[in-house]
Amino acid sequence: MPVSKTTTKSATRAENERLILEAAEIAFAEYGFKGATTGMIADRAGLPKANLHYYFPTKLALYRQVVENIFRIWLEAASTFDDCDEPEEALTRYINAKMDISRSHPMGSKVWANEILHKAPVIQDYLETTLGEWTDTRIAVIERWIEQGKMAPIDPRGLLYMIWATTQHYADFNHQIDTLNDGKPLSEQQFAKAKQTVVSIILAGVGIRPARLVMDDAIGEGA
Amino acid sequence: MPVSKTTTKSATRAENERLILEAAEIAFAEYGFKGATTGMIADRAGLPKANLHYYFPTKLALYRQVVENIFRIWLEAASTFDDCDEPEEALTRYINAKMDISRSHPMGSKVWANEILHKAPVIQDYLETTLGEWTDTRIAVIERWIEQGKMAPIDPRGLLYMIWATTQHYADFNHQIDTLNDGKPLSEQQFAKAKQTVVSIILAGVGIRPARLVMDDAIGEGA
DNA sequence: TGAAGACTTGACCAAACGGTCAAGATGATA
DNA sequence: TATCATCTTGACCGTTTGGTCAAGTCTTCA
Repeated sequence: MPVSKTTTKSATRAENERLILEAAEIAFAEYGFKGATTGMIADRAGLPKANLHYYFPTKLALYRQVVENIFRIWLEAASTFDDCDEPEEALTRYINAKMDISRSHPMGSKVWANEILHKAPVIQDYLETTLGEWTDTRIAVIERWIEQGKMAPIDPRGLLYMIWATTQHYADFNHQIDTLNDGKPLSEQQFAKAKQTVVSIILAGVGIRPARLVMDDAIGEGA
Repeated sequence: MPVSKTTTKSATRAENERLILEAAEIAFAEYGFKGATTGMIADRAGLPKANLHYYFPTKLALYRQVVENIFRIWLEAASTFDDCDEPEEALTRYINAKMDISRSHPMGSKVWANEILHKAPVIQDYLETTLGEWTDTRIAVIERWIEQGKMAPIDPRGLLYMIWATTQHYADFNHQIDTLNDGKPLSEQQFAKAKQTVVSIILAGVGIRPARLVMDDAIGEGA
C-alpha cells in the first residue's frame, strides 16, 4: 500500500503528532499550561503517555508547537486587513475574519489569551517582533485614512485593541456567553447577528457611514 | 493598645487574611489556579505555609474568597449603569467605571478571565444567577432607549459584550499592551486617552451624538 | 499566676506529575 | 529469513505540592 519510503515513515508520525497536537490544544485551552497534564493529553489522543513523549520530548515543547500553530492562523487572518484600501471594506473584512476564527478556533484563542494573561512566558518574542511590526504598519494605514478624511480622528491603537478584544471575546469568554444564552452555544443566526453588531458599532464608531444601510440589516431577520 | 477583646482577636486574623488574600490574588492572576502554589502565596504574604492553611483550610477555599471579592467590586461598578437615564451619560459612566477597575484591579480581572476561560468551575452559579439577572435588566433598559429613539437599534447584548470585552482587555491583556508600548506600562495620559477612545467609539457606534465635543477633548492634553 | 484559647511553625506524608528506560512489536529491505 | 530503524508501552523514579500534625509561643483575663 505505501508508495514511497518517506511517506510510510512520516505517515505514522504525522498522524500521531496531529492527534497529540489536537488533544493538547483542547487541554491547554481548558486547563492552562500547568493544569493540563501530559497524561490527560495522551489519553485524549488515545496513546500511552510514554508514546507522547516519544514524539514531543517535553510538555513545554508540545506547548510551543500548539502556540506557534495558533499564531500562524492569526497571521493569516491579519492579512485580510490589507485586501482593500477603503476603511469600510478593510475593517469589515478584518472584523469578520477575526470573528470567524473565534468561531472556528476558540481553543487556540484561549491558549493565546492564557499565555498573555500569564505574561507570555513562551511567546514574548512574537509579541515584540512580529506582532509589534504588524501593529505599527496597520496603525500607519489607519492614520492615512484619517488624514484623507475617510474616518474620524480616533486613536488607531485604541481602535485595534477594541477590535481584538471584542472579536476574541467571542472565543475566550464563550462559556460566559453560552451561559447567558440559556446555557446553549450561539446558533449560526445568533453568531451572524453578533458579527453584524460588532461591524456596525465599529464602523459607526469611527465615523464611517456605510453606503448600504447596515443598521437595518443588523436588526432585521433577513437571511 | 488593644481596646476590646474582639478587636484584639480579629485584628491579627483580619490582618493576616488580608495579606494572604492580597498575595493570592496576584499569584492566581499570574499563574492560574493550578499554577499558583500555596507555598508561593505564603511566601509572598510573609508567612509559613502551615500558617496560611490555618486561616484558609484549602487552596480552593482561598481561591473562592478571592473570586468573590472580585465579583463584589464588579457589582459595585455595575451600579454606575443606573445612575442616569440618558444613554450618553449612563454608558459613559459605566465604561469609565469599568476602565478604572481595569486600571486599579487588573489582577482581579485576570482571575475572573482565567475562571471563565476554564469554564468557570467555581463561579458558574454567579454567572447563572446574579450576572444573568443583571444583564437581563440592563438589556431591558437599552431596549427602552432604542424604542425612545435615544440610540440606534443595535443588539443590546452585543453592545454589553463589546463594553465588557474592551474594558477588561486593558486589564487582562495589559502585558501585550505594555509590550506594544515599548515595554512600558501606559502612562496616566495614555490611559486617559484610551478611555476617551473607547467611550467615543461606543457612543458614536450606537448613534449617540455627544452634546459636547468629545473627540477634541480626547486628543488634547487637558488635565 | 495560671489556665484557656488564639496563633505560629518545622517536619512530615501521600498523591500526582513530568519524564525515563528497557524490552518488545512492527514493518520495510535485501 | 535476517537486519535495521521506527514505533509502542508498562513499569519506574525523583520532585513538587496540597494538606496535616504535634509541639510550641503569645495574649488575655480571672
